[in-house]
Amino acid sequence: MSSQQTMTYAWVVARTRSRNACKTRADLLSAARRRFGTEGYDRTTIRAIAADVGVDAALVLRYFGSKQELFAAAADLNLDLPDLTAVAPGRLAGALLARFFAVWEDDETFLALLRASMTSESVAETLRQVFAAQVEPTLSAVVPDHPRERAGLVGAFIIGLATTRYALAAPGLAAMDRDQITAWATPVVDQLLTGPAPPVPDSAAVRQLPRRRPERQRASLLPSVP
Amino acid sequence: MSSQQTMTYAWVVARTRSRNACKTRADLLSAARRRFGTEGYDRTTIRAIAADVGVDAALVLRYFGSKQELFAAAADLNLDLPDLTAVAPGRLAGALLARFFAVWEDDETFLALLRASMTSESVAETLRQVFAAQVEPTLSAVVPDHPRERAGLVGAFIIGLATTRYALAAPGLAAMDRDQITAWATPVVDQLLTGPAPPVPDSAAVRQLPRRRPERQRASLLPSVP
DNA sequence: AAGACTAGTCAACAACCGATGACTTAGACG
DNA sequence: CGTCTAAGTCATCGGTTGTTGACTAGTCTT
Repeated sequence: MSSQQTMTYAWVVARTRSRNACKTRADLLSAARRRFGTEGYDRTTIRAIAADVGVDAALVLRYFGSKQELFAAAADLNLDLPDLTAVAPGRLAGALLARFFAVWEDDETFLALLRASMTSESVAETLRQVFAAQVEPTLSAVVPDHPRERAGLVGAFIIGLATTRYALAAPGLAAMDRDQITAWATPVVDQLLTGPAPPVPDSAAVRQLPRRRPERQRASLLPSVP
Repeated sequence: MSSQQTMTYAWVVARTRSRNACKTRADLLSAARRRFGTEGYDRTTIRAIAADVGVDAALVLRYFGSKQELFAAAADLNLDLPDLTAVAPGRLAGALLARFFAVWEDDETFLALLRASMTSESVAETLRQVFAAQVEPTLSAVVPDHPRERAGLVGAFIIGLATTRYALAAPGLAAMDRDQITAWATPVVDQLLTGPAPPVPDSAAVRQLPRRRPERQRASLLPSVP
């Protein structure tokens, strides 16, 4: 793969700033974020991260203890959302989206967390805590009612944008630039934050009437030729 | 893990419907969907799938050739979206959301595809083709303008709902039921589908004037392919 | 009932990965 | 210059996984 590049890089660096533990540690964290962000948790190997920086794999474990601890150190996410109570009501969505674009594109911390959360329950829990500790309070402060529902929907939309654009690289979203996406997403976020709540019963009162039919048995009993 | 349970299951079944290749194959596909959908591609092992059904791991490879081919067979997704041109304009979002909820909850095909697409470029390509072949045409047929943008945004919202509710199990979305989520999501989808397009320049014509800051040379990787 | 076909099993290989502990060497200090 | 500490390396282990080929045993046909 890129063994030659890695070797050269390691050689140059080795002569340039050899034996600098602090820098090496920071480089390892950066390389780990890049690997975890692009390949996910399982496909990322300690050996690959070490090779990116040009050190031995054993050193990585010596610094961070284990792969999980390395990931926890690399995926420590701080959204640093603005205080929306100090923002003009008409610019709520714009401020939010601008901050999220920065989080997404500054480094690969968010992407690493997002990718890993799809296959690891513990990482998913980490992401849920990020949401509960940073997103929910920020949004609840500027919302007229139903804070849990509104925050959840806005969070889903934000996660959807990130997933579709950065992880999935779907052509629709990947082809648009920041300003276009912001323009389209702003009214959506505005509506979810401050628009009227939908006329829906919160309990199971009306959930009885138009129940759908069996929805066709998708048991897939017809395999193709073996 | 559940070796005893599995053994018992295999024993009972072995006496009940032994040597039924068609049924065994279907069971393997079902177990594969469940495993891939809950644990992702990498954490799912051939041995675990085989143990779920109660057969030897070698048989799985004998039927499907390789792990990748097994996944391809298990994650063959057909959204079966309704023809929206035959739906009353006021019920577009409702019809769409109802169908997507069915896709999400009927079986784990979609979840398997979604989880695996986060860490596999080839699976991501598969999901992009599903979108391009099934979602985009369906939405473009009922949209007044900007079909690519509107379809992309609706797709992002849909993916966000699925990710947040089923893969991430975020408390906000997981606590709401189908009808509540549908009620909140309907105006959003309606607005994205048929609402007014935002006043934004489509090309690089006006993108010059209010140029932001130097953008922090963190070139990053937007749509990259490893 | 005998053979043939095929569903299913068994054992093992080769590769890879995370982790461990002993070893080596660079560089600061006296 | 010698030494000591920390940075970094090396060899290796134990475990897992995908994959393979040879083998066993039901079931159907004639």
